[in-house]
Amino acid sequence: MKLLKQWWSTGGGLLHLTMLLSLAGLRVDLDLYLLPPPPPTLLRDELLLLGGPTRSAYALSPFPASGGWGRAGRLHPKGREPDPTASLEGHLLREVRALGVPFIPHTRVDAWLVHSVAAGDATGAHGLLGAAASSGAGVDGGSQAAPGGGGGPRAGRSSPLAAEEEEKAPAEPTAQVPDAGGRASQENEVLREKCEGVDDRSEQEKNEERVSGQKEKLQENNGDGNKVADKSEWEVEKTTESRNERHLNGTDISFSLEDLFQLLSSQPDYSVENISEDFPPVLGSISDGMNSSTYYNVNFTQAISHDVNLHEAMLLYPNTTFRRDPVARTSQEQFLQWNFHSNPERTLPETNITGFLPPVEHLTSQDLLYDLDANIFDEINLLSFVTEESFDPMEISQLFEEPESDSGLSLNSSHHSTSITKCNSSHSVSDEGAVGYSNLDSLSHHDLEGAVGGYYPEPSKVCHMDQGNETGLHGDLTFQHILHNHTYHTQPDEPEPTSESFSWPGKSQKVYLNDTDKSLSRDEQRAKDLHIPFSVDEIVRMPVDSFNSMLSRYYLTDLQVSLIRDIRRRGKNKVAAQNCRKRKLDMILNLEDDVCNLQAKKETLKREQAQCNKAINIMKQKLQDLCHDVFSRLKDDEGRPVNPSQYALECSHDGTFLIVPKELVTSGHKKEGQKGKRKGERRN
DNA sequence: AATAGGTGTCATGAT
DNA sequence: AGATCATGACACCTA
Repeated sequence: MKLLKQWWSTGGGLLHLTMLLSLAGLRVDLDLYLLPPPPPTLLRDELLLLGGPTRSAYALSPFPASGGWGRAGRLHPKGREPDPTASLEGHLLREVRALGVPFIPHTRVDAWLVHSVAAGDATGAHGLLGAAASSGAGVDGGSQAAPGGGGGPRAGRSSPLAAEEEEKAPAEPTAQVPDAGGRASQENEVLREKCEGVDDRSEQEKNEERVSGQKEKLQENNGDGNKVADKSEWEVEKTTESRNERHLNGTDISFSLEDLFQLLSSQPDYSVENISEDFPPVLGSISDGMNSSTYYNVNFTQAISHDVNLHEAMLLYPNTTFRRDPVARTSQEQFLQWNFHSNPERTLPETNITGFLPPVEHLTSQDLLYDLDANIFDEINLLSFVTEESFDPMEISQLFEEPESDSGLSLNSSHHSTSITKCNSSHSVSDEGAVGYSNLDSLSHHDLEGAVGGYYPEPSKVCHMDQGNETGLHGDLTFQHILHNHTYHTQPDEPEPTSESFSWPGKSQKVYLNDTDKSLSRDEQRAKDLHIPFSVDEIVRMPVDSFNSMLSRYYLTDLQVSLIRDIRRRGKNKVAAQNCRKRKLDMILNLEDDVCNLQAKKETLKREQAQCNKAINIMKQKLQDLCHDVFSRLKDDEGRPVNPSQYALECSHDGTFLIVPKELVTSGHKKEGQKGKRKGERRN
């Protein structure tokens, strides 16, 4: 993904990228990657058209028609036995064609197979490589036979022959080869046959012949399984070179999911755990092999692994939005609706297929941060299934069967994916009630940690953006869509309100537009009526970047956008008003406390003042007594007692006492010194 | 019925 | 420029 992003941003050349990715054994929808970045609102739709519905969309779409979230449960409809002839690609092609939307879903398959190759070992991943090459020749042979307009959308290169082949593909006998590691060689042979052979036979005949050939060669390989490991690297290189040659020669290579499922079904002990365990060393050999055959020093593994998610990541966003004009829906919208109304049971194959992604170790924390958007979160989320769920090829094949429906729209939505159940249960995602931020806090974070087994960089609080989380905003709502509980869509039968029918209650408070749910606030009720795919709490607390991104990504009507903005404004103002009142109360309380404190201080000061006055009075009284005593003992020059009424005692600065006539005492301090001198003389 | 307190909302200015 | 915050004012609800 990084590689592609860089390529994208730098406007990398078509040929360059073509060569690079083809060397990596990856057939890429170049016209998808090299198209100018589509507008956000169209991105999902365009990608849907370009790459078809993705498993992620199935897995995580909360679209109500399929029962919303929590689609846990059986992997296939009750009572239905798996149809080994069913294939995802063929099924998708059928459905898409029924909708008139061209569709070639092979990019993901390629990537998947490359991963399987990378994980190849005695457990049978070699066979996947062979299958990849084999089916790729088949599919793309058709594409080459009927090329679309150059540079156009991938849909233009859709191959009817390939689709026919997918539909008519016979059932692959399951699981006769405990160790099918040697199938790569035979698959490559089939590939060569397909590439070189004249395509003058019916697709049915070719498939039968291929299957029979595979059987024979698989039986042959049973005898010398020990040679498998020795041959693996060579085969990988050989296949890679073969691909390179073909690609450079203009022969595109792709393959079908059907082959994969057939091969998977033939290996009962083929599990994700085996893949994960055996991945790193073989991966290294693959990379080495690829690097040895080219001077493009690129981390193919990473590029490929991210490539897988480019489609599904873009399609992750829960399409819970609506048609602006139900009558004037475009084919894209129809496709979109089909996609999200599809059977939720397809979530498991998505999950498990994603399990073929390289282990998380190949994603550094930096990478995760770099791509910490919904795409990665989805991948992370799905990766959790890899580590938790064992891979059952039969389940995969079962998941794609749809014996009773051609459109895929009639499947029972109550059947849920076990993987999703596990995921959701671990995240406490409830099926009822809007998930507020409190929930998101817990489950988003929890989910991420659990999903990546600790490789996910610790996000700051995801939802309390106002607490500075937004670094983690990637945490941002971008991955909220994975975990959203879009309660508003739990009632798909509810009539969609029109701008005419929707009445605004004015300023009335707590006016419930719908008597059916008194617990909803006005905005919640409005949001529900307008099918806003977010909870009010989410809308309000969502950081502005995520909010704007959401508005651009979702296909929202003007009325919905207006309502969402009003909800956000009112919600924030409500919080602000609450805070303001709280602050005001706090201020009042603080002021009251201040008043109490000041009053107490005043009383204290009053008491101190009274004590001081009392002390002063005591001192005055003592002074008077002292004066009286002194004067009673003093006599003038004539021996007469000094009249205390005419004289007064004064204490000088040096501590001496002076007998001063009272008229002099009142004369002022300016003459004090002179008085003192005279009194001193008098004393002397 | 009147009233006080609580709450949501709007308008407006500040950041 | 737009988003957000703070706050006064108003209306409504409830006890």
